[in-house]
Amino acid sequence: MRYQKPKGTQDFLPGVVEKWQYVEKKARDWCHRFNYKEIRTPIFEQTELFIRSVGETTDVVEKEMYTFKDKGDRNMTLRPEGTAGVVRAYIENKLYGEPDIQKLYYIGPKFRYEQPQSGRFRQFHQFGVEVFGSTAPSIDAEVISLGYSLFKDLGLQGVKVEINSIGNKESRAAYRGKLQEFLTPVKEKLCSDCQSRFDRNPLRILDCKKDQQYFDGAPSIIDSLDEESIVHFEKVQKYLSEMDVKFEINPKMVRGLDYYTDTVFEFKAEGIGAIDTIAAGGRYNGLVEQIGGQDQPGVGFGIGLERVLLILDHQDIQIPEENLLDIYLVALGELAEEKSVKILNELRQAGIRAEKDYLGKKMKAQLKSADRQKVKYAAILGEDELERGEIVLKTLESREQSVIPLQNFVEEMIKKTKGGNM
RNA sequence: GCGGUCGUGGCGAAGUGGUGAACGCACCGGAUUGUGGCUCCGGCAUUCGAGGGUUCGAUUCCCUUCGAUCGCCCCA
Repeated sequence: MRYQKPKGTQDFLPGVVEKWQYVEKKARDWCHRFNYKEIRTPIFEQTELFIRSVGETTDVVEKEMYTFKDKGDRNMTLRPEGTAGVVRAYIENKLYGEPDIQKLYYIGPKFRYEQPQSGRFRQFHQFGVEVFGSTAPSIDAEVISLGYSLFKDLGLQGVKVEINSIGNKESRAAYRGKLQEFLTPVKEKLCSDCQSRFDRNPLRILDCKKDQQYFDGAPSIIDSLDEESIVHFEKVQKYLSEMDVKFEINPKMVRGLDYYTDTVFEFKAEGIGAIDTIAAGGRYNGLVEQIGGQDQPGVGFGIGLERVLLILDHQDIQIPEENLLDIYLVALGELAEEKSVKILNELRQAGIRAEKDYLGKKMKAQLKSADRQKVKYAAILGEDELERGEIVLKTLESREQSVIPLQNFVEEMIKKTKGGNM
């Protein structure tokens, strides 16, 4: 085997690609119901964009980016997440000048240089939404409910929504200080991971699986929120309840990207391995300005499609399978073969999905091939039929067959296929 | 970046320091000079992820490397 796909990437072959199309279609349908419009942005951007938005000291930026110099010596990076590029496009195309708020969605590949494991790849795919221009809590709730609706529609069982509010930059910095103060007496007892987190990312310590016994009485981030954030968070909860979105508040939840403010949330599913977050997002009120636009609030999420597909398989959820072929043309002999090219084209032009043999197989093998492709009809055209100006139409399942005048054949097939399964 | 397990035909899967690498499925052909799903018969890996080493000889032992898989960190 000479070449193999790059580590952590996947080939999506016929047979599984249909599942992707199914999920993507559902995602699009829900977006359109919620009045979200698709946006497509480049797969790579200036490296600086990600550093500025995602955060200089985040793991994503520090060690997971696919960064390269192009031939013009520009520093570029394959996008590791979706928000930065959309925000950039929002600013560059002056979408803030539109009279209404911007409700956008995207579907596409993302890249992170990480060690692959269950549900994690170097090239992975996300469906996500971003909303610009409103601080209304109803938008936070709408975004969450959009994701919730999609997961329910896909039939996923046991998906949990966890929400939290991390306030604005100031209250978060204050909380960080309070937390470090609280943890200082027990710092030496914490596990090595937590000790290294102490300065880098103390908020995450509370999430540690080993050190929970030291956290009794720890300050909660909720208590550090200012009045505005509290009201916002409460309204988000109220709206979620009114929309029947089942959620839990997880005051320990911290997100890995620096740009979040106020509402953050995750969708989790059990039983798909160590990595159980299938979607995550939140509000990012300072980000647009930080990247050089005018001050506009934003909120959005990203759904990890590999992980959704993983659950679909795990929960044995079947996607509806549709027949992709209407008729298989069996041609026997040189003349019939020549005629079949013309007929095949006529069928296809008439909107009928038609196929023939290209390997010079015998009739038996051609029928076998037709059978394998789960096609409903086979039409047999041999030298005899050709001479008589006829063609044999066979229904594969019932094995019944009838003789049809060749000149009526296409018309007959239009009747049969359009009437039957459209 | 670190750790566990693994790497034999299209797929699944045995196996051994030494003449032709089981078996099952799939596929191809024949039995059936023009009718598929059953049955029977036949065919289908000059090769055991790649590179190097030990050896008279390695798919089997050793090293390196690449990849898969699961986990840690982190994350969708």
